Amino acid sequence: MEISLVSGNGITPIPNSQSPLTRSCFPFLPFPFSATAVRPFKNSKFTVFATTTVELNETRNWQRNVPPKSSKIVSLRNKTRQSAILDVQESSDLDSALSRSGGKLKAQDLNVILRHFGKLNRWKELSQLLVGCAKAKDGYSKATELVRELKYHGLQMDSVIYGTLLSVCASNNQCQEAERYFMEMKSEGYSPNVFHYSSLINAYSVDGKYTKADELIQEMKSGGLVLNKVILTTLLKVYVRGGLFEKSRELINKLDKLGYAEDEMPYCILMDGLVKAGKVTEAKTLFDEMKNKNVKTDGYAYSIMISGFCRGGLLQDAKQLASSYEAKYDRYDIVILNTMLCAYCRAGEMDNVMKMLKKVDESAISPDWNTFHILIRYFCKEKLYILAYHTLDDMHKKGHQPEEELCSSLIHYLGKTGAHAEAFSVYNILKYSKRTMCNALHEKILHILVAGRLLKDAYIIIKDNAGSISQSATQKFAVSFMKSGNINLVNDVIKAIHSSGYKIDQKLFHMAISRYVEDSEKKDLLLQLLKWMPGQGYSVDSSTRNLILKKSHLYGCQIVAELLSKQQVVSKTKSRRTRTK
DNA sequence: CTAGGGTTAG
Repeated sequence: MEISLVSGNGITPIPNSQSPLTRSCFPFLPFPFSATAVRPFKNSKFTVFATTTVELNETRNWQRNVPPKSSKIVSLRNKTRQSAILDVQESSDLDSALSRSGGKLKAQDLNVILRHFGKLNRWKELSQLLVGCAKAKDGYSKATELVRELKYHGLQMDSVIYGTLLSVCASNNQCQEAERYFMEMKSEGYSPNVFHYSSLINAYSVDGKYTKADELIQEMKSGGLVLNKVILTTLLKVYVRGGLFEKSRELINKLDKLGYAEDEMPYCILMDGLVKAGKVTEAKTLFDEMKNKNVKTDGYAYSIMISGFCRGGLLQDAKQLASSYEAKYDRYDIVILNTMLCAYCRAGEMDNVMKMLKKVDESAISPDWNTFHILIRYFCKEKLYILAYHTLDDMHKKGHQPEEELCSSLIHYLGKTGAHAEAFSVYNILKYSKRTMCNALHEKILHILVAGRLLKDAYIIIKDNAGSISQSATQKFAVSFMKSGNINLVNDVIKAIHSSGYKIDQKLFHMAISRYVEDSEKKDLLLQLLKWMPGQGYSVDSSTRNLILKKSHLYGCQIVAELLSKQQVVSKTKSRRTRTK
């Protein structure tokens, strides 16, 4: 199997290809992992991808250097407010930030801050979903805290602040809180407008609370408010989530009559609901109807149907629809591609998996986070662990952060199959992607490194993660290191495991000292160790002592005798202490 | 200055 490795800068020139600039999205791929027609990579026709890492970096730099909008016209006073906004937004201690800067803020600034926290939360939630970590303070609670502080500092809530707050609640699944603010707002004498209603209805959509949503609609009607496109579309979402498909259908007809259904969105909402409820046929009927009406579509409707077919095991239908999408739009969509790729992976159709990868290379799509994840999972399933590793490495170099769970299972398999260095590399990818790592993983990689005789790396793991490694794993590592680790590091290792709280036993000292006496050049290291021991309450036992005495002419009898007598004092004090206990 | 909207996979 031939594997082309990714070079350090993330750009991989293809050997022997027509143009030196061309490169594949999957530089590590192909070597024939399928017995079929896939030729080795260097002769492959895989063309390249438009976006190189360099270009990406340039884009990022460019984005960083974009000057702030209309900075010239920001007055001095506005600048004060701007910096006050930033101060509050970026503070970890809201209370002190508000005492500092709160006085300079106006009502609209508070809205800016609220929105900021709202968005922050969305982002954090998303990353949490990926990361699987639940520790981050969310924007919702920040927003709530802010409101509390504002009230404390004597600021009046207004209709717009309530509007923002309701939308933050709604987009953070805080339905009850949204209700509470809605009531509070009313009790303060503000009458809710269409914005407030739409946020609250949106909050109800999460759990499909259609009864409550209907009540709000009635309330709006009796209050003389117009049911606009946003309100009705949000209501549709409530019905769909609530499983009221008949009612949803009627609502779409109503939207259509009002001219609110000229794009695919409402159809997508219902189709998605139908597909998720297992009603693929009904969804397809709606899809066809939508197409017959010449409703504008950007491809979402296709995505929903294709994934629906895949989920229902109707791979042929999915494939057909995917090709008709491709034919109609003359392009390919990353979501559709991932969906099909995933379906082929699940079905174990390796040839089709390869075809999809070729498609990625031939079209202008970049593989995304999902593409990599799907592939890595699939390669793991097929026990192609090294290939999975190269895919993960490439994913990392392209700036995607792989999931911890995926990494840890890959580490496990790589370790099991003897790919110790690769396992360590995955561990490092995870470690340096700035996220929290499960503590058990340190011990896991330690075992793998010891098994692979990568003892120097193992030593670093011990040193960096003393707190999360068990005594038995430390023992196993220490024995291995004393046996065959770098002799110049033996004392360092002993000190490191000692300061991690591990009690070093005679067996280890014996092993270490045996190695020193075998090599007369390591005399200084031996003396250093003997000097260190009594200060930590350690002493050598008689057999080790004899070992040293046999060679003491090499070290200078005087020094050795002195050191050993100091140790005897330690050992006597210790045994006396033990006896009195 | 405040509102809604879809797809992968987990």
